[in-house]
Amino acid sequence: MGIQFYNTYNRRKEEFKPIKEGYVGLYTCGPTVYDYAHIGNFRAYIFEDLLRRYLLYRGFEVTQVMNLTDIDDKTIKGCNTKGISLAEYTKVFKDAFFEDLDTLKIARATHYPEATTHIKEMVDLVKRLLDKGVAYRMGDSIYYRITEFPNYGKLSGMKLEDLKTGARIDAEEYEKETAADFALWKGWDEDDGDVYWETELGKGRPGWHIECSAMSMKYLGETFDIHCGGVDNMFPHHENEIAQSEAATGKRFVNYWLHNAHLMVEGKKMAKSFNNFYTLKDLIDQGLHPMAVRYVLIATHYRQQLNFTFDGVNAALASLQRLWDFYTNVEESSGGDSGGQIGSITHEAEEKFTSALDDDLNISPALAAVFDMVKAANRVMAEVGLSEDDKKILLKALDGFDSVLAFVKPPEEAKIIDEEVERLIQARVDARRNKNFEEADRIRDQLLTQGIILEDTKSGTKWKRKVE
RNA sequence: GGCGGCUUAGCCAAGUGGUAAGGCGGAGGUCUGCAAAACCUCUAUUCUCCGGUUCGAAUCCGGAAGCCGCCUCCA
Repeated sequence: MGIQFYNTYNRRKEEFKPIKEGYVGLYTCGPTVYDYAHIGNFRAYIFEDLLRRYLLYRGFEVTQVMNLTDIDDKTIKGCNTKGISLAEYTKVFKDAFFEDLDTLKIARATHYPEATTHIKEMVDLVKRLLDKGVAYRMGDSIYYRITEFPNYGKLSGMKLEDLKTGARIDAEEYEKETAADFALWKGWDEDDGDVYWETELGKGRPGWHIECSAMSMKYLGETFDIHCGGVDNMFPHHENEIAQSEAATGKRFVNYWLHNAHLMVEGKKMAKSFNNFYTLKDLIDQGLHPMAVRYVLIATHYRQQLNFTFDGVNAALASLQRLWDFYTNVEESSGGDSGGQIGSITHEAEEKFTSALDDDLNISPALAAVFDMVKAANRVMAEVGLSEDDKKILLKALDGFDSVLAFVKPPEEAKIIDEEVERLIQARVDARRNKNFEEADRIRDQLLTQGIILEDTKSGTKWKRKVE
């Protein structure tokens, strides 16, 4: 059996069949750049990173598109409050976003289209909807008439009649034919200040939903394979994307909809008022290791609500340390021969890893497969050692897992060491040779305070950088 | 009010009808000058609770409690 995904659209797991064999078109809802992204946002991006990396691991070619929403109520309000241009205002958060992606080792998407540079595509799409009669003009704005779309509500399981209660009523609602109709184009008003475009549709700016339809179709075609986002985007955002896209093209918009659950922090909903609202930078500044954050965010299945705790991050770091120690121990091992054991151990791990992730990215059994391999191979190393072939096989398997998880290999900075530290290590080796253990222990303690951990092994003294 | 999800060991987390993966933490042991790493042994007679179906249920059905989410621009 091939890969299966839980498709929100049909509320069940389905075998994944790409439109074009061996190729996947993937659209992932990106950030609104009005503020620094928080760890809840990054849970979504890490899930999407896992998805993309796994598809590559399974041999697919992937085009991933992630939008940058740089025009909406919040960005307009932000730049006008600060009295700077929209571009100046959003640049700060765009730059920070990409820095954060690097920190978490989230691989770059193929395209990061910005809404402000795709106004023409959006205008064209709105015109198509006007031509088809599913959009209507009201004042200077243009709305989508949802009663024209028979499947409206299919994705989110909402019924049109149920949408009335609980909905906030905005002044503009009164202008619309139906309260649930949504804006495709918003006519300029004074609060927008200098933020507007003069287009065939008039002076104003695009509505929020239209950017994802216009930009996904531009880069991926009118029908594409996978669209991801957080559960909160199911309604109304993705519902509206489907309605406007399918009404315009007459074709199915997306084949597989994947939605990730939210996270909580220390058992509570993350909110500024609970004082548990964190950006990635907040956590790194508190000394949390980025890879431990990545581990925590990836280790809970994406459709399961995740409880982010500081204890969890510490536990994750200990798990990572085990993986990293294993990786270097394999690299440095020598002079043995498993007699083929390593081959079957890695083979079994790879099989389990793949069958787990094939099943809707079931991460827990996949991680268990990696740790089972570590344990089994450690045992072989302790008992009979590894041959050069064994090492190659193991390192190849680890690199394969790392291409998906990105935290299996030790961080590069762990390899850098300065001359003074090198001198101290040598001094300690000499002290031990002379049985001067007091001096040896003193040097070891001193290095530990500098974050260097020493291990005396059969093949000599090894060091590693302490992570915390 | 409408709709949906979750509840498994000290913590995190798999398991969706056949008798509880994995990680962290903890205890003991081997190795070591002592450590570290690694290895070995142990760490849930039981899956929020109450009923039911079944030869058999963490898994299916009904009910209760608790937590969480969506219901117009929040991943």
